[in-house]
Amino acid sequence: MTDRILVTSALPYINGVKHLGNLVGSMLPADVYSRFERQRGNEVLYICATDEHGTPAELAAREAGLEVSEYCREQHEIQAEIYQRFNLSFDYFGRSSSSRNHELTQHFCSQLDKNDFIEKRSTRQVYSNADGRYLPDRYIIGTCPYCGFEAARGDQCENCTRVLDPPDLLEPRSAISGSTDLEIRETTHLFLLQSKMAERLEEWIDSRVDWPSLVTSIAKKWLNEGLHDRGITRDLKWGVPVNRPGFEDKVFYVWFDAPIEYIAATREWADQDPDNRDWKSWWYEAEDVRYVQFMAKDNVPFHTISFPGTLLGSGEPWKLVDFIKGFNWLTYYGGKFSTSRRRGVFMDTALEKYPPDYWRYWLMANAPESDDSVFTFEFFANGVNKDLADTFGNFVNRCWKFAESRFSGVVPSGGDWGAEELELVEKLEQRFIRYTDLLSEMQFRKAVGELRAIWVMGNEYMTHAAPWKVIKEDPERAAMMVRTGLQLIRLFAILSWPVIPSTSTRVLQSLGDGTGMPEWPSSPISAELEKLAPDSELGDLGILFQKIPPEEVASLEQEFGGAD
RNA sequence: CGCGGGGUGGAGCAGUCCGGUAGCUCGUUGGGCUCAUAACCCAAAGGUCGCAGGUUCAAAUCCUGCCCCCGCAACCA
Repeated sequence: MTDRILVTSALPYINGVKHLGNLVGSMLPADVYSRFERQRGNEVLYICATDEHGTPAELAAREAGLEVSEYCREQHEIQAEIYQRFNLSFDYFGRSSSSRNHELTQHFCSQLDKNDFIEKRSTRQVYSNADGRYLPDRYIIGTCPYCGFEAARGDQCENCTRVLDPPDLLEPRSAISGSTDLEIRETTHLFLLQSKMAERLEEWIDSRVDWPSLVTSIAKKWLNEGLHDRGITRDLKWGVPVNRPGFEDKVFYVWFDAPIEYIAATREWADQDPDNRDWKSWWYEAEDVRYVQFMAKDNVPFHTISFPGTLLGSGEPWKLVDFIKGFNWLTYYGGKFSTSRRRGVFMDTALEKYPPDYWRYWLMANAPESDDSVFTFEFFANGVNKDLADTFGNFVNRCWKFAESRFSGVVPSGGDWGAEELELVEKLEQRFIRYTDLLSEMQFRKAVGELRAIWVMGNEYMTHAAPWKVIKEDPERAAMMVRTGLQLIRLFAILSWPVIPSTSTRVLQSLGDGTGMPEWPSSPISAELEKLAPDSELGDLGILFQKIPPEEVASLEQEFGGAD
């Protein structure tokens, strides 16, 4: 029986190449999970897209001297290419600016309106004459009336943490141009009446008993504080147009249309092959689908409150999320990764330094699941060196080299399992079951720890079996031991595939085991240790992972400015 | 009393919901092995579980108070 599993990861914002913190909090774990479930034979649809609307995109485009549409098109290409190089296995990577998203966003607004969840309200917004645009609260800077801090933002004073309204600021100015030529204008917007949905949302959240506490506590907090009605349109040019008279110069608020792109992107995916792909079966009356979302904690409110509110309020049977996997922050030397200040390691430069598997492995082994976790080059190098190079890489290498020098580069034949092998199989079985469980529970840190423990079993076995000694008196038994080692390598590669797919594929190819996705093993695991045919030839493999020496760590810290 | 998360051997973490010999990885020390990327395997040392009270036969775990660190989570995304 195969399950249908819909996977989405939070949409990366269009504004520039993402850093390792963005990667580990959403796309990478979603990819590891998707790969694992596909290996198990389940039907997985992993959808992601760039989130392209909003003021920051417009400003970034202006800085780049491009039309917003052109800027987004370029940036989308850049991001898509990097994700491909990181081996993120999206079934479709869309764009929130797509025509499908325009249609759907407008559709949801109409449905919500039909069900009396939309209201027109007049609000007062700050308009900057010099910039020729309305300014969001945080783009207005001035002196805090409470503490005198001179660079307080319109939404909150960073110095005294007091929540502000733009009119509170003394000597307000535009954060974009610095201009003080500001005026307050009356403008009309559509509001989503979330207050009317609170009860229904709370009921729904309460029914999600198996969610991580990080996720439910954030959702509960918002509900407890009372849901506010929220403006879902903005005075901007770039975005999904609002399909109603009097709103010709307005677009939907980026946070309203972005999650709808999950559905729209699925539709775009189906558009590519309409005869064989049915987008609706994943989203509409889709009781047989299990829907899992991946995101960092800042995204949780929008996925537990706003987006479900949109879906429920439509009155139509749209698929709601079944499980949300939330992540804390990955910090860079204890501080924040920052896109605007270019602080930290970004995905493009990461790939210039090391292959994707180095990053994938370390990030998953240290995923910020229960708490924020810290990235430093020293930690990174240590994980790569000890786990990938010394434990896994070296195990592969020692078996391979021995087979080459003493068994002429083939899988040795002859000999039968003894007590040592039976004991190995029994322990392996336990770890395999636990590893499988941890992956299906999305406990990535622990799962990778278990994977590592499985690799260690290979070295343990080899050291105790010691075929280099046994070969002197009993060549048949030594042959069996080396063959067992090679069988372990094959199994390890299959189990490692969700986390380090390139290395895994490279190993399997050298064993003549094809190029596709390796099927997940089933119990009993002993059968997996007889898959390699005796006398089959071993390909060239070489060293799997290069170690990162201490001098290199020092120069990376210098180059990237670790300590500052 | 803004809110959330966290404080466990030198470092990074698990264990806390459902009290009962404090567990893992790295690092350190000693031993083994020499097939292997000076790699691997085995063993040892190292902790009054942020502080102070309380409940209990028994508290890292439950209750009360306090201290410290990180983040900001609705009109930024």
